[in-house]
Amino acid sequence: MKILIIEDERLLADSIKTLLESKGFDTEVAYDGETGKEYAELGIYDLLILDVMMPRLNGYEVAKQVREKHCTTPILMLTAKSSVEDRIYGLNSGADYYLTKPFDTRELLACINALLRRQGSQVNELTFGNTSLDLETGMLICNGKSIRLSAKEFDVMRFLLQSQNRNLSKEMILARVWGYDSNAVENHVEVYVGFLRKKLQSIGSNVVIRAIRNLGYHLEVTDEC
Amino acid sequence: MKILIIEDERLLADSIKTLLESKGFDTEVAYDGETGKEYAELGIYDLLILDVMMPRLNGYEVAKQVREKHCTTPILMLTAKSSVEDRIYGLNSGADYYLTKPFDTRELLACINALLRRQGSQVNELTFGNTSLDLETGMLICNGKSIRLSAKEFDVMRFLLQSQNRNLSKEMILARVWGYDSNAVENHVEVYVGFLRKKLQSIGSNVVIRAIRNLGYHLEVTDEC
DNA sequence: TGATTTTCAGCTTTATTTAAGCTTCAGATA
DNA sequence: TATCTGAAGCTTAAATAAAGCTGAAAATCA
Repeated sequence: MKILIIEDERLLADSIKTLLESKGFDTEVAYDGETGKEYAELGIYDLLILDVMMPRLNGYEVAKQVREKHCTTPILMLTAKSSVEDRIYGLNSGADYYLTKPFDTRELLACINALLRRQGSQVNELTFGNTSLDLETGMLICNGKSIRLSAKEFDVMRFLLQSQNRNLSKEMILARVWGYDSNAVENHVEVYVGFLRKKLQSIGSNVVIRAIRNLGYHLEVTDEC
Repeated sequence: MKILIIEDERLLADSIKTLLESKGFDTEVAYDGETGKEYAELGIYDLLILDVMMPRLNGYEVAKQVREKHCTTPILMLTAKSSVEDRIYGLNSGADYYLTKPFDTRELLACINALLRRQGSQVNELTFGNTSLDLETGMLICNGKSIRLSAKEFDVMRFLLQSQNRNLSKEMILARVWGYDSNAVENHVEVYVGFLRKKLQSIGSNVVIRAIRNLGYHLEVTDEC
């Protein structure tokens, strides 16, 4: 996570930088608005922390100009100006959050996390070997290649992935996917394992579904042939 | 833009609703946390306005539970609790902005706009592939050619465009376009998707509405004939 | 009235179930 | 050690069920 701090008070700027670096963020500082604007417009940051009162170009102007360049990096505006008018003006200039100085370190971190959370469009997926299952779309993915699973295939695959390399008996899979009171039989599981094996192979996965006689199935990574 | 207000003080809730509707937002209200949480989890809103102190389930819990369900709707937390600890707790529960009561109407609107800007609202046109929907006129446009959409067609198309290539279940589309309490059935969605497909084709769009069995619909750009 | 929305029945496509025959494996037998 | 045998697992194709699509008519709105 790359954060740009635009702040002319060197002491404050550097202490924020130290704080953020201690939390594992990759941080850069610009000590005036003009320079900050130029860095920001590179569009390479995940977050801008922007002071309002600065020489050469104030924070409101930086925010406006950055947004005009269609740069959508989240902006946390940080300032001593605390009137309602200032807050409204800041938000309307393109800021995403307005925090007034002096601020509590923990609050700053909470804001940053709230803003970054939005970016990291949490992809929801289960992974094993070189292959993963996207829980949103039901796609099975392996280096760029992907294939869609049907509802039942998806349920079986998810159960296997959730269990990683632990073994699942056919009874367990039946109970989980078809319901313990369904009248599905073990051959259903065998058929679906067959479907999944074909699909895994078709996308070049190194994951195999291994059958252990009388015990059931589990996933394994194969480096073979 | 569909906004859900979760607030137990009826007077306040209703006055926010009136304010937002005067600005052209489509607004719904839940008067307690439990109900609010259920509505919010439908995932059909563009923004949640959430009070903290409520009977049955407080705002922090609502935010947490909604986020646990992988619902990423922006949350504006609105409350009389103004200590730093409360703000931090709110943000860490999953809120995106923390505004303390009493608040200035203009500040509320500025926050809402800041949060919606992220969702890609400020615009008066939504685009996907070579096609765009003019939100002012309800016209669907593709290289010069254009065609008018009816109200329901427009609502469905806008929801799809806002979600870009994420998938929307028929239930979500029903709840968003017809309302969660309407007695519309899934075939309504199928019929309207049919209408939209015909109109997309008639203007030579490269956008298709793909159905994924059991998961719903999403947009895709097609390169072929 | 004309446009929009709802309803509905039948059609198409895709997923799931069923069933029969095949292969593999491990222990038994010679 | 070789081979036999029955159970477990695999494969395939056909039958069935479910989801999605469509066109036309009916109802509603403006």
